[in-house]
Amino acid sequence: MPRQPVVNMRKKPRQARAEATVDAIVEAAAQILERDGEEAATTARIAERAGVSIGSVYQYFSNRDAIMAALIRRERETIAAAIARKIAGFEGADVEGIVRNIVATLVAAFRPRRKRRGLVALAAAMRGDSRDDSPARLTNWIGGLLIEASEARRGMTQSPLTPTKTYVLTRAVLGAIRSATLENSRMLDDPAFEEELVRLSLAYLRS
Amino acid sequence: MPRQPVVNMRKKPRQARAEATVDAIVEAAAQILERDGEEAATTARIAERAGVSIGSVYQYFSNRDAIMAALIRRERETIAAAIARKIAGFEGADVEGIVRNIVATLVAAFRPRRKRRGLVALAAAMRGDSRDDSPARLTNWIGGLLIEASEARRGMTQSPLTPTKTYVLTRAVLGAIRSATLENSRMLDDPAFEEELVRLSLAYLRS
Amino acid sequence: MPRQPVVNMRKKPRQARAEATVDAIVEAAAQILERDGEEAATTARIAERAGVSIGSVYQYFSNRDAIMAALIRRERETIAAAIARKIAGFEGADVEGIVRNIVATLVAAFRPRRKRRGLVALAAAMRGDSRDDSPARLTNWIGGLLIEASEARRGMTQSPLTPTKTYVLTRAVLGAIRSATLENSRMLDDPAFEEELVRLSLAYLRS
Amino acid sequence: MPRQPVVNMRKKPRQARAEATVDAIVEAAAQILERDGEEAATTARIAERAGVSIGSVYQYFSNRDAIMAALIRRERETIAAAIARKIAGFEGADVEGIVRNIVATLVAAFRPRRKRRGLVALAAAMRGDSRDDSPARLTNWIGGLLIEASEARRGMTQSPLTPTKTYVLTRAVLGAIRSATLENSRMLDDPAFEEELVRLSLAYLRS
DNA sequence: CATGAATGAGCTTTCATTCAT
DNA sequence: TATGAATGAAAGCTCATTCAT
Repeated sequence: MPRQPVVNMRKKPRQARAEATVDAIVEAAAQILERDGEEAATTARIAERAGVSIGSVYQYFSNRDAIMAALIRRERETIAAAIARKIAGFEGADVEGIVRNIVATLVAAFRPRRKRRGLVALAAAMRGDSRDDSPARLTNWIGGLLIEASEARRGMTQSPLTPTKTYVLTRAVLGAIRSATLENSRMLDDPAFEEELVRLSLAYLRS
Repeated sequence: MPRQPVVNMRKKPRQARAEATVDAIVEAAAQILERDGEEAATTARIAERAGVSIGSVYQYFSNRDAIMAALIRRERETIAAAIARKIAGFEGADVEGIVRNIVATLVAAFRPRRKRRGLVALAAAMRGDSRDDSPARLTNWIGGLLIEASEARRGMTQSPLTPTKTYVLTRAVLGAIRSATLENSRMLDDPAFEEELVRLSLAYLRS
Repeated sequence: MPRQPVVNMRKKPRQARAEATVDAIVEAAAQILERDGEEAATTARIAERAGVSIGSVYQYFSNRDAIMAALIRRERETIAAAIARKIAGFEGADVEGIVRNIVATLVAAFRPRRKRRGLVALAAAMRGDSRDDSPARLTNWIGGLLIEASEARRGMTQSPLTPTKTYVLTRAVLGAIRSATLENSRMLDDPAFEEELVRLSLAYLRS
Repeated sequence: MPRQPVVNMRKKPRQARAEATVDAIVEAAAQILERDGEEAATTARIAERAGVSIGSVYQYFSNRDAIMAALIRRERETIAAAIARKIAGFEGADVEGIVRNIVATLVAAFRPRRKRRGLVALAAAMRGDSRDDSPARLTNWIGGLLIEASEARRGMTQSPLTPTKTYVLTRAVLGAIRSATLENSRMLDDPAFEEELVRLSLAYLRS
């Protein structure tokens, strides 16, 4: 997934400390979102937790929403990077291997900071960012990986991977992970959960 | 799904007129949520659209949150009722029939007012109602139906339907439907989408 | 000058106390403007001096500017009303009589609360209200009176009263009064000042 | 009009470059005031348009107000200089000639950058600078010129030019010009407008 | 001297909620 | 009971000003 130019940032930091400030602000927003929910993430509290003045917040973010957007972008990029790193090893793997890897990577990506990631996902969904197809970008990218793999290894799947099939599979898997994340069940730590996701995916691909 | 005692409602409306007022308020909230998003659903606007004074709103709801809760409950009950109605005809059906019917009912339940239903689902998720396990209740109930059916017809599924399996299947299916609802894709109207959900479910159950 | 419908008022007061609140707010704004200048007229101070909460201010005025607009309108209407009242007695008077009366009325209108009136005039000028030709309305109306009078009594003036002439005369007279008001000189109380304005006007009309 | 020692200026710029910076700042303020109004003339925008850092602005001006003061002073001096230049040729002229020249000079002085000049005049009026009788200084100086001329040529005017008369005449003429400037009418370009001002002045002086 | 990151008092505005009528 | 005027805590945001680099 290509890095997007950071938008909505009032002023790109030219000095070193400025960059640290920006990071501190986003991290503070994440922590508050995680502990006390979105409503609690007021500009004042974010500034306070980040250890900077409100003025500084607005030096780098045009408004509260821009902070949330940055947070969502950051979280998404973290997950995408994790997957991208794994993908390198996929070369020549069969569909089962690829699926197993992707699922494992996704589950692993949501395991740490699970509440935060779940909330960020929700926040992303709530914004319904029309200017940015972001809520779907990560999922679409994963779907693309699957299609690519299945085409390389035609025969592994009974039928060709249509867009609808891909859509259903990716949303189903991520939907289950998201539920586990949000309902905070211990599912996410249970190897059986991951195993079932793999089974679901493979059974579907082979059907 | 048993009706829950209505909590947070200041006074049980005893007269028909009062009940109409309560309905008008909830419906007003739903319409505003649908058209202009959650932020726009202020008590003042709800009262105005409902055609009552703010004072009257507080006559029936202890606070803004109670309106949202009522809205979520109402929407959930509508869906549950639709499923319950269908379930009557399931007697003696095989697993495929049951799955097909449940999926069809779920998709059909989200089709009308899809934006509203998606938003309500999101709103429900965001509240993380700890006092109420509500976000999971409907899904759990559906899971129960499946388990019941598969036990009655042991042999139809390769392996017994463990809680984990049930969890994965129900969340996967509803996750995909929810994505379609929110991303507002026309998926929801595409028979192929529904068909794929059935295939996913059956392939998984038979695996 | 026809009364303009009160614009920018969020809610027209239906109860008696509401009207009192609106008046109190405008009067408070006027007092603060007078004592401490426009910058000091913050919404909070206005509310405080008016003896109401800020919330009440926003119940009736959509924003700070709307309060200023109301204040300007009110002050202008007060002056216009004073002139209109005098005008009734002008019937059949000669040009000198009319001029003397208009000048006297204008000076008298600015005498009380002179600082406030001057500041309000300035505030009006600063806004450069393009949607409303207001800064010019009062002056234009007075100009119209003059033209009417001079046409009724052709012969009294050497040359016909062209728009340019009217413009120059009205602005000159009001400009001098405004200067006296703002520079707070005691001119405004000096009968000689009024007399000179009359002389200026008549000399010009007869030239 | 004698140059006033520049007050509120943190350090007298001794080098050419510094003087250029000061000019750039004042000019930037003027441009923003002209284009977007006084509210838009923030220190940040002024610095940006001037092409210097905010820090540099504060190197030369003790505060925002000092910039505005400098702007007003500059504009006033420009006009005063224009008049002073003309005055040289007045030697021995009669009252009519002097009046005609002063009026022509004033109108000409406001013609270019009329919006800016009007706004600057307003800004000057709004500040009500009590420590500085500035809003009246230019006008008073012009009044002095008139008195001097009429005394030199006693007989040209019917009655001696009292302070009140002078006050009325100067404020009337400048008031009319200011109105034309602010209402942005094309009056200012109309030779008839200038002619009427001359007629007004002469008629009054001769009355 | 210049820079621009940081500051924070203070402004405007919103909105859930109360309560006299 | 219904109404809607009044409330005020609290939010988002601006901008003149300072000061370490």
